[in-house]
Amino acid sequence: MNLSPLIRTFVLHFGEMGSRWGINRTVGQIYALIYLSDRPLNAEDISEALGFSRSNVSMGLKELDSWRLVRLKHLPGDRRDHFTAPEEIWEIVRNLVEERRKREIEPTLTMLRDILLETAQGPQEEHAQARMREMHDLIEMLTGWYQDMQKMETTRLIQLLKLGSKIYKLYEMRDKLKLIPGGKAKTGGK
Amino acid sequence: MNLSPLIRTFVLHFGEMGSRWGINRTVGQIYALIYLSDRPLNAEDISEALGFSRSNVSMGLKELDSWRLVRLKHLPGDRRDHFTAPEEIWEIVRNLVEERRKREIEPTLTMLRDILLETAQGPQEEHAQARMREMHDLIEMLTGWYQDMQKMETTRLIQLLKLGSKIYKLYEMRDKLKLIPGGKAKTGGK
DNA sequence: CGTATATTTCAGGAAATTCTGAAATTACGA
DNA sequence: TCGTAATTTCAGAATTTCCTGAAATATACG
Repeated sequence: MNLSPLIRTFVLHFGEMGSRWGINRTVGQIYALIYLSDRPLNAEDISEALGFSRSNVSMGLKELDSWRLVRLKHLPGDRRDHFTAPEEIWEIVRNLVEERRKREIEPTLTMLRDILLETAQGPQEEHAQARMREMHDLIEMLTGWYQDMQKMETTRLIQLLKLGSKIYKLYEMRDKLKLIPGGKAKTGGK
Repeated sequence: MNLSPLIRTFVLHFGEMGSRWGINRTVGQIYALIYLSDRPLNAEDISEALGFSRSNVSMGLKELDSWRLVRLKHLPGDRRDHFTAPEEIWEIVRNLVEERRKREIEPTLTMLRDILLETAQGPQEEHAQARMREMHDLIEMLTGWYQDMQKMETTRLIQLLKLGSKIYKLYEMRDKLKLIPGGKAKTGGK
């Protein structure tokens, strides 16, 4: 791996982290390299820089593409595929979270809903179902919130994030003021 | 695996999901079983219910304990260790996120900070460093927000989540009203 | 078309991880 | 302190995942 120490450290760390998040080391490293690069990279570049076989890089890129983490680009006068990561880091976050939601959260919700339709046989199953309902409702609340946030402009999102829990002070005002421009905010049940 | 179909489905799904999140299948299943159970389980119960070796269960429980996902309990007149999952699902979420932060996010921030102290050699490294700074700042913003939320009472947290992006309407009022009970909310750069 | 170049597929080997059973250790009560 | 039951450790087997090179396929250009 013939990279400057700075870049190498990041790439290796990212590979390590990837494997803790269910992404394999190679794919993590490929992504890290593309993310840092100041120009689009082709498979040959990557294969050479990281010392992986050309076919491994190909599979890795395919996976990254399926996660919408890289973007295919064609340079004029060069017929090889070149890859970049989105410029805007928030776009990366949004894509990543969205893909995970689709692949992991949604199937889980479906499974939970299906089970909750069944009739419990005895007290054991009743308890189990109650626990599953808790989990279902929690996930639904979190994804509902997330999807609401996903709709917002990035700049607004950032403002809210920076405000943090101070937002709660504003929320407390609501009852005192009894007026919200644009409509009433529901606080009751889901 | 001698479990009712309801429970079995959940346990298997959870094992599968676990492995996509860097937790191994066995550990995921053990956790799922404990989570659903209406009574504390000992290692023997688990080993029998899931068909894993006793030692495998022991290792799994140890890992779950290190994640603070299970709680050791002693039943009177029984010297075996019994395990439960926290009653309150929000406690589970909080523990899990907190552990991941400590194990994965903090080391990443440290690595990024270290690299950002180095002096870039040439334009390639400059670009790479700029990218790393973006990532560093993003992660810091998100964890800052998260830690702020972590401090809040669960009931308040839920209220905020349910409000979703409607909170933004309240935020917009701020400027119009020019008063926030309890202090001024900072909006400027971090 | 034909050719050269780029990409993908995939079977099988390599590597990493998970799991087990036996042995060691620990914990507790008598 | 001893005996028993529970738990943990750990070397190696089993399994899974990953990676490679060779072959097949695709693509652009003349």
